[in-house]
Amino acid sequence: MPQSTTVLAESGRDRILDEAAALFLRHGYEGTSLRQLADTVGMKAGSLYYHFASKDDLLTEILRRGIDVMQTAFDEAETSTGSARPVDRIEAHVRAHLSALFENGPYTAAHVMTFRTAPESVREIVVPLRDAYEARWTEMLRRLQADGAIQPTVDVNVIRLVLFGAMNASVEWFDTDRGNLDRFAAAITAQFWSGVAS
Amino acid sequence: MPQSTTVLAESGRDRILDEAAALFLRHGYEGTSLRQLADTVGMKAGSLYYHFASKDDLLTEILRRGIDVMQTAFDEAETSTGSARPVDRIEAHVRAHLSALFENGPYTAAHVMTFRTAPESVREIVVPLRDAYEARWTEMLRRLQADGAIQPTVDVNVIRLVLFGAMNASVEWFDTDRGNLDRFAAAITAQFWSGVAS
DNA sequence: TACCCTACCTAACGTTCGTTAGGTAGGCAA
DNA sequence: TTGCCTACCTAACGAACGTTAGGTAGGGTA
Repeated sequence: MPQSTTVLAESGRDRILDEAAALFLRHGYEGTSLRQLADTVGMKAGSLYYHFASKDDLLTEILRRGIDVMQTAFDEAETSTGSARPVDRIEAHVRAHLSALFENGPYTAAHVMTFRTAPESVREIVVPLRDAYEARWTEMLRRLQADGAIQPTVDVNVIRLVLFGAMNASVEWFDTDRGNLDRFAAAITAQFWSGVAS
Repeated sequence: MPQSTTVLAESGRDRILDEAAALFLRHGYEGTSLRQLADTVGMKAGSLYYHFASKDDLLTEILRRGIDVMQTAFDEAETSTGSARPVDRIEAHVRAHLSALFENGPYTAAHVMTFRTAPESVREIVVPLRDAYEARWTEMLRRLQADGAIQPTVDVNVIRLVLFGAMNASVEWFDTDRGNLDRFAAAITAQFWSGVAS
């Protein structure tokens, strides 16, 4: 059994990815140096190259994992609320996206915050994966609109992007130690579905 | 009259700030080098120090201008719709914030996109200015809630942050060449005020 | 016991970074 | 005409950057 390689918590490659995602989230990709990352995980900068071919490669894997986490969360919300009321389906998916952002490691949060300024060569690789995730949301909303649950006049792509913007930006201010994610998901969904007017 | 100093468009300090804000927006603060900026404005990197004490100083001024633009936009919306219907007041302020983001230079867009990863010493200077702007929104929404126009159950700070997230994130995807800002402001306001449900 | 592979290390490479010191052309004022 | 001020320039500094080559300890396998 592997005893010395994984004594406490994780080590090696996954540990590096975890800390890197957290650092990229806080200081940005270009604002984080490999020596800073190496210090955090307790090794030397050159040693990182045993696990990754380049800094861009490291970022690519983080962005990829961020999408994987979102997709998995979407899967679970889909299977558990496939035939629920429209507003409940939305809430489940909102809750799932927030779970990806806050409850499943720093990958999704790092993704939504660093993707925009990532090097073009990295973005090229990740864009199709992002598109696939966004397409699932668009398709869900499109069907709800076709079924008459969503107003026929609204642009499904616009309301999705507005909703995404609201959820993703919460990484900047929502504190899981002070707020409750279930209640937050309910609040966001209520605002999305019914608005704030009395 | 100053002829040779401002022949075509702007030059000097304002030109530098304009181009820097645009570069920071695209590649991030740490992702933009002073040589890259100097190339863009047609001078040498060292010459930038005639106008700015440091790169951080340049960023500080850009973030400051970003808030100034927002405040000015808020002022105009306030004086022109002080006694209008609640939903129209909101729409005017949404339109004003979008105007700050898209129609008054790159400062506000650069602000909302680079503030999070800015050096701590820079953030410290800018935070009070941000707070002042956000307080005006909070106060406006709080009054609308006190007047019964907004549901008494919602948290005014949460709906403000959700709305801000949605508006600010649009910098990432909204294209002023393809979309109309008036219509976009109306759509965002309708979604905020009444929701998307049929 | 001998060997090998994993997971690092040391030490350095060349490049780029923000920044600075000192120089200079050209317009303006006296 | 002289002198000054503005707005740059050239050239370089030391530090930090991503990256690489070669070495090594230590557990696992034969």
